[in-house]
Amino acid sequence: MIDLKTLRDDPDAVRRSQRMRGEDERSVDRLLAADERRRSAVSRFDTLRAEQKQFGKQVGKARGEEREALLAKGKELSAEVKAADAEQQAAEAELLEAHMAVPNVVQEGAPAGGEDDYVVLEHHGEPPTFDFEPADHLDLGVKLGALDMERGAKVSGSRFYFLTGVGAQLQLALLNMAAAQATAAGFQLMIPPVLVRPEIMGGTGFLGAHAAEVYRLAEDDLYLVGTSEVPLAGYHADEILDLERGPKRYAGWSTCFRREAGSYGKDTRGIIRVHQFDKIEMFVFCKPEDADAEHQRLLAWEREMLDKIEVPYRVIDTAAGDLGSSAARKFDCEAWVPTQQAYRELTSTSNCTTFQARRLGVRYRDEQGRPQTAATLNGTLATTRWIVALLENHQQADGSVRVPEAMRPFLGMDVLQPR
RNA sequence: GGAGGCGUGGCAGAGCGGCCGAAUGCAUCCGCCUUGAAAGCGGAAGACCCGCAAGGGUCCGGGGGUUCAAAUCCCUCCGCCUCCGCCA
Repeated sequence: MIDLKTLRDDPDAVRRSQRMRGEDERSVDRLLAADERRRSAVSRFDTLRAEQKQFGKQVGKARGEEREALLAKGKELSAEVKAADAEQQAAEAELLEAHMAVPNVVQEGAPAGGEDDYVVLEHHGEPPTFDFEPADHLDLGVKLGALDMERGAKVSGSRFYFLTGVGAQLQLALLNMAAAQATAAGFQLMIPPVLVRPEIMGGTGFLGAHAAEVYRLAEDDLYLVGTSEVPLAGYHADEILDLERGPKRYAGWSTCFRREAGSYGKDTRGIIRVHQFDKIEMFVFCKPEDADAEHQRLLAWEREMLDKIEVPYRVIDTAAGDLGSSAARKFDCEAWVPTQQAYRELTSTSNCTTFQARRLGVRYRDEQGRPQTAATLNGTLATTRWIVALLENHQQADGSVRVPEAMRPFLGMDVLQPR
């Protein structure tokens, strides 16, 4: 939810943001109107209720006939208060709905437009050249005995897979390397629940436009998380944090579940786009004024990880329309995938400013000791998908795959050999 | 799955349907005392909303109800605890 005070002060800034996202500006005016309506409903109720409270005290003292008369009048007042209360609640519900409909205000500097309007900030490393026909990650994975898609489909359906033997070891090595880096950088490692309540899923913004992406267990009214961002964001819900000693940084290790509705036919081969994968996600709570600098730090940590697996990548500044409702700015790192002759997303870091924290009730105390809404940020440190870039970029003519230097201590192998 | 109990401020813990935003203790903060500290003494201190302010209102797990009036009575949901059963 955006800050209503800044909305009142500068509604045009929010309208501008909506234009950059390619979204309806009228939802801004609806929100302003709903805010106005609620405020007048609140003061009407407050006035009436004050009257009723005063009146109630008189009834308590009165005796006999006087008391009877007062009781009758009290009934009338009671009805009025009840009506005002109902009006206030209706106004509040309307406000909430209008509030939820407005996405975060896009940060200054982010490119306007949709999915294809990103700006490439930087290229890092050169795409490898092969003196043989490079195999794709699935062929490589099968030959290495690392990956079994067929049995994944047999057991669970399309977009499911088994990581087998060295494949499982590879994923563990990757995630362990990420966990080690995060821990060394001062993050607290977390293994969170992957089933969450509706209010947590909603509070993190995943039940809006992305609702169709989320698995729901109807029987228990729980949701399977698509990223540990969800439980980590919810971790401090309704708390007032002490951020005096700096940001609270968490690294969540979890399995992630995504329905991939509406992506039929896209990336059907291999493990690029799957219903279930593992990920280490950085998640930060900090003061709003520190959020930009923290965002740059998260990006730097992501790049440090990418350097460790020695793949070429580029960094893009995601366009406003592709940010998702919670983010004000988002940077993706995309690794080169040789057989696709394309860059594919391996990491994504978002600055959600106070948008997500406001909904979740995560606050901190400022210098004056006043509670203020915190800022939240997130970023990827490693996922199952990284295996794609790793296998393809480091493959050799005989079908073996060179293990990047930094990963060797975690994997205990220098090269993966076909079976 | 069955039976029972509990849910109050940072924590602990009181609270006859009106005088309760709520006793008390601990912790916190500010004074005094002290060379400094501890102890002791005095004081301050919740969150949210409306309002320029003065001020007003809401909040005793969530929601609903009874009543002129609810932390206090009723219903319901959620959470926690204990016992029994069942099973990783």
